[in-house]
Amino acid sequence: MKVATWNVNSIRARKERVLGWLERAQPDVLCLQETKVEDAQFPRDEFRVAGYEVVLAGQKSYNGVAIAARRPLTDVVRGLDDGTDDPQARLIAATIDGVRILSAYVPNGQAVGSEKFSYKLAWLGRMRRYLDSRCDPQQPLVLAGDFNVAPEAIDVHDPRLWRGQVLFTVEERAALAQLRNFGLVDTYRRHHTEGGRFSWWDYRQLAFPKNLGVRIDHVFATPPLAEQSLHAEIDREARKGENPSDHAPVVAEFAD
DNA sequence: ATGGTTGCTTAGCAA
Repeated sequence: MKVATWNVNSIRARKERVLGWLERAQPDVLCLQETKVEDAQFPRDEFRVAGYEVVLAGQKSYNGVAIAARRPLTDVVRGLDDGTDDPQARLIAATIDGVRILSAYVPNGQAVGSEKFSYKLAWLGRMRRYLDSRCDPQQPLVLAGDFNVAPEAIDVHDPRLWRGQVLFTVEERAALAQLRNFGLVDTYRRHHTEGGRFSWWDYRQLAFPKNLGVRIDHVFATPPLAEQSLHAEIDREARKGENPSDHAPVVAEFAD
């Protein structure tokens, strides 16, 4: 099973590019983030023609997550569903071929010390409790998405510059580590030890051609599935050319 | 130096 995650920064702005990428990359599952559209406006039919069914948790203008898959999606659960009154569409889960798949869009956090930053840290805690209460680390599960956290110094282009900045603070990395303590393996790191491999580059200041990026999009898997991972890659090519998302897709393949 | 780019929605916010 080939599982991909991609923050597309609006599915309507990125539709042709995403469909073209599906055609070339042929993943079995694509977790999408920042679709920025209500479910009724999602281009569901075009995905179907391309061979993918979709399940959606969208909202107007902001956020929005989805899972596209070539095989049936069952047991769909939307949101963290933890009793808080939270309208932000940031999580969707479904089971595909016996694997629980979660597509997550972790809050950006905006600025250290801001309300949005507190919300981000709290959201990561809520995500951990979600896993504890609904999921089993001994079962095959993928948690993929835009986590808006670079785990290590080698995951930012300049650790000195990024020190204390949003996406790389000690607090955010600790919250992500706590989430991963549920029992999640970083499939990309399982296959790559080198630094300087990024999944997001700012649109501004020629950040992409200069490779001034950060690795914040991840495909995490529980140990029984991670042991089956054959390779994991960041598709840097998909960030090139006209009208790209500011994120590149991350892909992991697991033995069946 | 607080810049710069993109998307949604239409001037200002979010990323």
